[in-house]
Amino acid sequence: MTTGGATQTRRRGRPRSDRARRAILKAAEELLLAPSGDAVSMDAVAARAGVSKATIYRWWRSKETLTLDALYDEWATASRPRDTGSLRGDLLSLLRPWVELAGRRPYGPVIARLITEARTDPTFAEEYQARFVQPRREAGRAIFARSIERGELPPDTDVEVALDLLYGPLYHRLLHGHASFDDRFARDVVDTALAGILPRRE
Amino acid sequence: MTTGGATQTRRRGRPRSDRARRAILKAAEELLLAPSGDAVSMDAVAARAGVSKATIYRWWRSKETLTLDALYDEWATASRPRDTGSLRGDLLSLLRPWVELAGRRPYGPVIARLITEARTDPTFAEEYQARFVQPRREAGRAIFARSIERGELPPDTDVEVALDLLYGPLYHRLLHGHASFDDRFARDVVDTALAGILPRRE
Amino acid sequence: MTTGGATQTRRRGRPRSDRARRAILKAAEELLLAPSGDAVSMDAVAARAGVSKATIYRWWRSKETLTLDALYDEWATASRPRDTGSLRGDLLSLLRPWVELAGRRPYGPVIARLITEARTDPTFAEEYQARFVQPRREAGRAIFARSIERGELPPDTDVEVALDLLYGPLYHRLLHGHASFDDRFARDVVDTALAGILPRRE
Amino acid sequence: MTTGGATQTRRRGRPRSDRARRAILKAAEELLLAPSGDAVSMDAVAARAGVSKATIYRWWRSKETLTLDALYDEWATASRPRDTGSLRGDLLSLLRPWVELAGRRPYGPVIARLITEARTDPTFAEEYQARFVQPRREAGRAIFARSIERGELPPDTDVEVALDLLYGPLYHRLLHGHASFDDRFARDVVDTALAGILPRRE
DNA sequence: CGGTAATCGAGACGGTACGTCATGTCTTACA
DNA sequence: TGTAAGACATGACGTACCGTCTCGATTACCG
Repeated sequence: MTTGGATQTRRRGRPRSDRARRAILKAAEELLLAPSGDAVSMDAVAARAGVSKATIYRWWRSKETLTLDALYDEWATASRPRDTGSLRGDLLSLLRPWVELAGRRPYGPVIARLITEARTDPTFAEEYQARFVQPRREAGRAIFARSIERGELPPDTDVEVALDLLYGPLYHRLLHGHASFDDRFARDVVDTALAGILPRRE
Repeated sequence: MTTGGATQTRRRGRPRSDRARRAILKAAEELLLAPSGDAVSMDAVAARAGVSKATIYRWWRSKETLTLDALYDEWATASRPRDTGSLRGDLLSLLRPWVELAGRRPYGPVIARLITEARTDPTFAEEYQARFVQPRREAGRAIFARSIERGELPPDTDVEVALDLLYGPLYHRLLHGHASFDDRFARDVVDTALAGILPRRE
Repeated sequence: MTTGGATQTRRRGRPRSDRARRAILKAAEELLLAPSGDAVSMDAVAARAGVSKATIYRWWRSKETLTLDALYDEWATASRPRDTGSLRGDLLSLLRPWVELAGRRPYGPVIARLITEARTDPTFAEEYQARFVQPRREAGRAIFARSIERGELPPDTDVEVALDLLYGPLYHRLLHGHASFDDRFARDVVDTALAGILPRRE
Repeated sequence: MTTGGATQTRRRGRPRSDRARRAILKAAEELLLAPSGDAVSMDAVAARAGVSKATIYRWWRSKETLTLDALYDEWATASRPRDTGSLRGDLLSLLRPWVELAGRRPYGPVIARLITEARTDPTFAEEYQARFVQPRREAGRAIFARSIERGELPPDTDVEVALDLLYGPLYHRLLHGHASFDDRFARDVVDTALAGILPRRE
């Protein structure tokens, strides 16, 4: 992991400056989401953080890895989904906070950049998946598993397709920006995906 | 328009070299989809096309605009959807050729790059939408309109959400590459979106 | 010669447009001596003359050749030296009009450019010499020859050195611009150089 | 100053690579005086020096400024004039080494290029004057001052004109190349000019 | 308390691509 | 055939980032 976690055995030498680490992440995040929208440059991040480029590259392999961390700082706070007892409730508790978070600021371009890089560099792709995609997808899988256990869904439900039917539309609007990306849309997606577009025959 | 359309009244000077235009588009397309995946460089396109950079910049404002045209050359051939008489049939005839085309080569990274640029440069966003997104979306709208006319769907159906429920999952896999992007998935998406994830009560 | 002289035998086809020729020379001359001082570009000359670049290149091999002609248009008017009966008078009648002409406008940079080109391209060097240097030098030689014939100067006078002693200082100030380039300087040069060239009376 | 002088107080960051600096100057000088005579290109200098273009532009504002330094590297070695006790001796000790140096290689076109640039860009003109013109001219002024002090020359001698009478012919041949530029010519110029400058014995 | 070692700031470096510009050639349609 | 329009290949320009590097200065620990 880039950011480093527990300080395993206490290393020799000067310890890492946490002030620098935080300044870098803050600067990166501010530049990423700047209204101007122009791409972040490492020189700019270094300058704004009052830090040397070498320090950044000591802890982050690339601009994209830094972007990942800068974003993750905020996104990790997305609330964990609750067990509401129903599939619909669980999914709403999974997706609505995520949509609220993703819509709060212009994340679209940033995510697009991350995806671009992920499709170019397989190593980065792994990090991206591990941090941004799989955790939420795994949470979704757990929800569907509970629903199947409850007998709400048949055991042969194709969960992967179901997840794409939920996350796909959300990412679609987040990235393309062709229509509103809000709580209402999140609810519409959940409801329509669960019930289907065609009306039920009574 | 960059590609130029009908030759209105025959201009005065030396006419545009169609040989150069085709060579540029071909070179761009080949480099875009090169297995190496490294980004296209304008110098590389110029060199491969046996053309000067100035000539490229005379006709395309930016690398992304060129990318758009290069891709469009292939994608414009995607077959028009047929009127099959049923919503499901129409949608399948809309989406399956598109999936077949998009999956034939590694378009994911390319599309990701276009989206990134679109979210950065509003002028480019318009071109991208007009060429790649709206035409297919419009075709989808026509399909839903026919279906409503036939009484298959209620008139208050939210078509925009429905379209996102169809295109969203497809783009999701195309861009993220987390699962297979194929004809089977296209059919699953259509069927599940139309019928819903939850089982019908009989 | 580039400009062409008498139309020998009446050529076939459309005759050369004299209007275009004059417009080109005028445009070139105006741009060359523009206060901005930025270099002339052939596109700019063509645009200002309302002429196509091809037309320029049909009649002038290069930008420098055109510059030569554009300048020559003005400089050819420099009055012929008169036979005043004395070496000093002859030289003053040779150099003072030339200095007056060369100082009237910012010719320094232009001449510098011509010299640069002449030292690079031997073909151009010949044209430059033939048009700008040798005629005046030849006039100088004639003056010295008359002076020797009159017995004013000994027959073994090194005329080439003498000419450089006269033209050298003038070109020096014209090109370097480190001190005033005016009629007074011309007279000073003639008087001082002459004092050294003329034999001492014993 | 671009070349840098004494290392004042030891700067913070990575120190300038002297290896790169020398390689750049050497490459520039080699290309400037290449027999081919084709103009130097910054790309060529960078390639030959094994250096990036950015590094060149970090230290030199323009191609001409670099040329100045590259040339100066060699020309700064021109011997200081000695006090020989006579005006003639002093001037010969000033001019002959300069002529020897300037004639050793094809400097004509290079100097012409510098002059052209100096007459276009006033900022560069100052640098050019300060480095190439004024030092030698100042040395000349000192020589004349000593001569006046000795009573060899009258106090109202126009030193500036005298200097132009000496340097003018030399530059004239150096730039125009119309006649031999050698030690003999230097002596001829000094002798002829001096005869005009020195007062007549009555 | 002095040595060892990893960190930090500053910033220069080689490299790659950018998008622009000027040169001189060329290919049309029109005169 | 000459000309206006203007596209073309060539190649240099100067700039912007990238990620690496080399300094001197700092800050811990460990002996």
